[in-house]
Amino acid sequence: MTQRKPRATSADVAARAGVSRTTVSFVLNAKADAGIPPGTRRRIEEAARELGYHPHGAARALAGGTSQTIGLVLRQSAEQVAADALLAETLWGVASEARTGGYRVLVEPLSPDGGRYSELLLSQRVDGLIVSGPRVDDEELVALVADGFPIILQGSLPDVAAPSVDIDNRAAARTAVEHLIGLGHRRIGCITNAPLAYTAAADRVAGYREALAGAGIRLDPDLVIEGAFDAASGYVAMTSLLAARNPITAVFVASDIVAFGALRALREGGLRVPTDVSVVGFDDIPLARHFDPPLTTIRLPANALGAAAGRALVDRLAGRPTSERTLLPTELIVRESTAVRRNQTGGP
Amino acid sequence: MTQRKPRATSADVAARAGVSRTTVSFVLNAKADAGIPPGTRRRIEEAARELGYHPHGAARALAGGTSQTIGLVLRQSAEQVAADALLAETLWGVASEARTGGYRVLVEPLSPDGGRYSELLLSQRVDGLIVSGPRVDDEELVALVADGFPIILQGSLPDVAAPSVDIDNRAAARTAVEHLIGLGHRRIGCITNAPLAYTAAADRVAGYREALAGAGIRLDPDLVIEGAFDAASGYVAMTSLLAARNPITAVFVASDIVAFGALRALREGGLRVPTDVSVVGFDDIPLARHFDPPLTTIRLPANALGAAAGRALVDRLAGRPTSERTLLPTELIVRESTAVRRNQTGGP
DNA sequence: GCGCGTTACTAACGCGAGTTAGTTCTCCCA
DNA sequence: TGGGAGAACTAACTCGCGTTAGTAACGCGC
Repeated sequence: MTQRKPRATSADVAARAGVSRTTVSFVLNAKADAGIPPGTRRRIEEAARELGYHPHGAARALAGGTSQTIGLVLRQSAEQVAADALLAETLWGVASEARTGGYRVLVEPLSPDGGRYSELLLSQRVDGLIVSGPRVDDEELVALVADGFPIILQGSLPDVAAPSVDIDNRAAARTAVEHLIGLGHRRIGCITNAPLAYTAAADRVAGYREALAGAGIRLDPDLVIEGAFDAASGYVAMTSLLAARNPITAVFVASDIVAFGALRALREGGLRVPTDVSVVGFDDIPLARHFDPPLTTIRLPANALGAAAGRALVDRLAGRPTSERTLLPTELIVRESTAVRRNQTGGP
Repeated sequence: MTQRKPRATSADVAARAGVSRTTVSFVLNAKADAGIPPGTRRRIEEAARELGYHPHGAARALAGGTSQTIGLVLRQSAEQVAADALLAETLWGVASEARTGGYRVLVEPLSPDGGRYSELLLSQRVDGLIVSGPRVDDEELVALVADGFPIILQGSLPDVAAPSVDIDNRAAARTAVEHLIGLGHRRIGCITNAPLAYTAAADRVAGYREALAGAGIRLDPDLVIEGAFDAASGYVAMTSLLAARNPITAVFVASDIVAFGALRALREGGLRVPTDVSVVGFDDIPLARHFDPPLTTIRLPANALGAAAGRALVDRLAGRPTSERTLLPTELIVRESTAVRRNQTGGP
């Protein structure tokens, strides 16, 4: 194993430049008020370069009282992570925004049941936290927020006094369903993206309901079926929807991945999309445009969501004002999985 | 904003327990050799609990000379990340393995061109690095490895003296193509997962070639087309394959996502899978089993890959021996996109 | 009652920076 | 000739913890 040469410290730089450590610190941290003449400044900078000096992160954190690191807590289960096609993109958004603010990102993946993350904050390893996919029963989170730690929620959680970044799930779902209604559909099913304990899932169903109500369509509870993250659940849900006495002419599936399974069920049931049944998804995963047929869906700005959360936390840490609730815009992407309703053979 | 109460330090714990800081340190770090009687031990533990004491991470890192943090450098571009369905899973594997070793994970996403990451190591913010998706022209990486820093490569890179964790792309590709050959196919196309500058892409093509050679099939260079991460590239590639004078009866597509686009091109070309053309993918993304038809593919153990890299780094940091090159097994998953070759109408 | 070995601790240094409160020059003006 | 004002620094403290070297008290054999 190669032997590494010992790191240079600021004392080494000081010695080489013929000044004191304090002066080195002033120069390298660009303290303007201390009048350092250009000559000295240059000597120090040169010495630092020659020695390959890099300030020791831990020492800095200790002296400065800030780790310049933010934590990203992923509260999803392992299966959800595997299924979540946009998670990496969100991470990217967080990280790039953090970097421009001078922060690094520590990722802490956690199964919903397992493990504490308050340790990160309590041990000062991170200055603040972004919690993605928070659950309502998270007492640890509630306690941390109550203690005044800088925390941003990525996703919605009523009754927790932390700023959150999210999309307006309800409005987005309503838009999706209104699109179907506008095409003449009246009998519209709904397959959720997740169990209704997840606020995002509940909100999307609420949006579905609102759209129906707005159009004067009576809600048939039998047409709302729970999906659970993956395509298999969509397949099952759609199969059961198709078994209903009074067939649907359209479905709103609150997740592209789940919709993918639903599409398969339709195909196997001999139904064509969109000729027989229109389908709207949610998320606009990269593959959605390549589905058969290309999926009409709601675009979820994953990268922007991460970036917004990152920015909010950085702002908060800098003492800048932060809005309590940021809702990012979504967009209906109309592709080829939705069409005007045809006259049904056995319709009412 | 809520005011946080000041953190308790080990001195506070010592004062409350009526002992010195040293004793506190001994007790909380479970130094066995220092004979601390159970009574004192209990008193200290109690004091720590009452005060809500958590050791300061930076102070520990400074005193101990180790940050107990590893860095995960993602060398993929933003588009690749969006397309990489397995990245989150890999991250999960790294993180969970790191945690069992007492480490945390700092993620540093980097576009191929942008930004340095050596800073992480030089400033001692991390004890070691896992570099995912390394490129051959990465001088920064070469320099760090030469300096003897603990680095594990996730992916292959010849001529770099760092331990690596990968799958045997070549063997896996060969298995995939041999499966096609075993079904009677002789005219087999190949669509790569990425430009050939990526070693993984080149290796998969090499495996394709080997399989052909092994079966005495002459290689037709026109049948090898470059894909580029996404489904759109697969669509284009397949379209051009279909334009060939002598039609193929099977394709090996070195990425499920790319294969997805290829499937669409086949469908639009009026060809049925697998009746007219057999397709084998690569990666086994979660959606692959739900493709139409369910995709025969090579399973890439994403989580295990991350875990292996994490474990290798932790081992290396602990001074334990590390194998220079870890190749994880892949597996051919036969689904419904491949079938025995039919007699062609215009065949030779 | 002395020496020796445990047992049960503690004083004090070091990690590598940031930062406050000076100190030493030099120069200028009275 | 003295005094005051800047300019250009530096000594020394601090952050919170790990750790080495050392000490005080006690028991025990002779």
